[in-house]
Amino acid sequence: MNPLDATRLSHALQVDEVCATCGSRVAGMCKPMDPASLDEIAAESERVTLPARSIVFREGDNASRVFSLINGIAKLTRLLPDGKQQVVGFRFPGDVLGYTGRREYPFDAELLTGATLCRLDRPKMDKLLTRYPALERRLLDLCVQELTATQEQLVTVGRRPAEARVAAFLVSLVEARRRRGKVERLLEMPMTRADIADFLGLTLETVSRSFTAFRKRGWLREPEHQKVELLDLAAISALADGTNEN
Amino acid sequence: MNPLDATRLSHALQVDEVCATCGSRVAGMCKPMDPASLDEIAAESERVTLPARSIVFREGDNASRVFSLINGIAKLTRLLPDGKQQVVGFRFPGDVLGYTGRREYPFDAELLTGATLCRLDRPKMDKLLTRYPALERRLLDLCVQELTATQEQLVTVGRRPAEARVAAFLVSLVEARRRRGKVERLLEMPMTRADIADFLGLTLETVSRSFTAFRKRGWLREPEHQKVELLDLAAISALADGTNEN
DNA sequence: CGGCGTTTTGAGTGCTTTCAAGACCGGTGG
DNA sequence: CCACCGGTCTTGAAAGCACTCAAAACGCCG
Repeated sequence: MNPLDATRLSHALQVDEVCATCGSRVAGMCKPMDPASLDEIAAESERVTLPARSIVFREGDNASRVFSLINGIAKLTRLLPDGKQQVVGFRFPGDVLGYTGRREYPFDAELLTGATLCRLDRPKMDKLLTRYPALERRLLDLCVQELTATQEQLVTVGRRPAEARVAAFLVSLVEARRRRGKVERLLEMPMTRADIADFLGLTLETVSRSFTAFRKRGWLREPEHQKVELLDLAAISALADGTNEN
Repeated sequence: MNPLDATRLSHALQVDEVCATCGSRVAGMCKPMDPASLDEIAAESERVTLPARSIVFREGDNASRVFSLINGIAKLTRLLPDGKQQVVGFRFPGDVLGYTGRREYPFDAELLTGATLCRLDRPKMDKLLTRYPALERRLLDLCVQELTATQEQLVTVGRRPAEARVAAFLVSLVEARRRRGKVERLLEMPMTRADIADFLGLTLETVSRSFTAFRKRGWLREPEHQKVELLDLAAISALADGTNEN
């Protein structure tokens, strides 16, 4: 089976599994909705499938749509005047993209993998929020969660040495996977060293050196492209927390 | 008029001005509410006044209350295992403190100045949110705004050199003041060098050196304790953006 | 097989930190 | 009223960690 077929197959399974009505089985935006409401939401929304590296929207675009990521992984980035970029977060299945109080999106959203998304026009979204208080509450909860995660990231970037940041990133991957109820030993990691560096406020060389160091210590393996296996999560967590000796 | 009297006077004015019913004239949580609803909210909430350096709540405390800052300035901090702290944000009049999806507060909230707050029990808060959709929407908007601000801060901490971070901090002070509709030349800045350093992911010495440099360039003055006057906001903004020559 | 993007590794530089000491300021008690 | 004290701020010198620049190895895709 070549990679393309594998992708198509897993994609088909995902669609059958979660999104006939926008995701009744995932932990996404629509989690608390009953079947009847889901039907209405499904009627208002469109499902779109995009290949890896697609731009979902760009910083400064009119924020006229809201997306719910059904499957696939996205990165959110802000561009600085000097050309450097900062990754403000990665998004996983179940996460909402592009809901903002502003008229324009405050960051780019780019797919790291092929992905399926639910797309809603902003006015329709606002109507739905008014009509279904549970939906609005859910969105508020997701927003608060995201805020807490971003604050956590601020601590990581602001106060931890390079290797601890990389360790924290790996731990966050594990947690994102656990939230989605998966338990495979092999983690999907479609981000490049540069992506990770831009997330952690480091250079790609420093990230590479950290991975090399972890590998030499027997903490992890990368048996195939864009996959990691964490062999000593305890050690990695300890380094991330700064709970190591020294 | 001595400084103490000035403080008392402005404090009295603030209370008269904004909080008979929890803040009809401020840009706070209750901004979109009509007078009748405000009465009910006021009935459910208590107003408390606390001196500078009070702890409003601590990381790990049961998140049983939500606060709205009426006047005064607070800092939110997370403590790391190694004893260092990261300031995740400062809060100004109109901001909400302690609304979280978790059972426990994810950070400490400490007052930098004397302050007046609206205090609401969490169950009452939840009832109000259900009863007044406009209130819930407002909270969602505030949350999204905060999220965007925190992402902005992530860019600052992750990708900018020391002086640019300090410059960005000063710009954010100006913007916080503008949101509150004030236009005084003299900014209130009750945070110490250490607070600023913990916010920007720097050491207090580096922050001090940056202030000294700005002073020498004629960009700012500190005519009295805990006050700054920005003499060349354009230059400061340019440095913050990285829009300077070099 | 060749080309291109990603990753790795090395060497040297530099910015920020660390460590240290002194100055400043406000509050307090003699 | 003034001296003292603690906390904050400033300044200097040295060290260290991550960055920059550079080149080679790797792996994927056409």
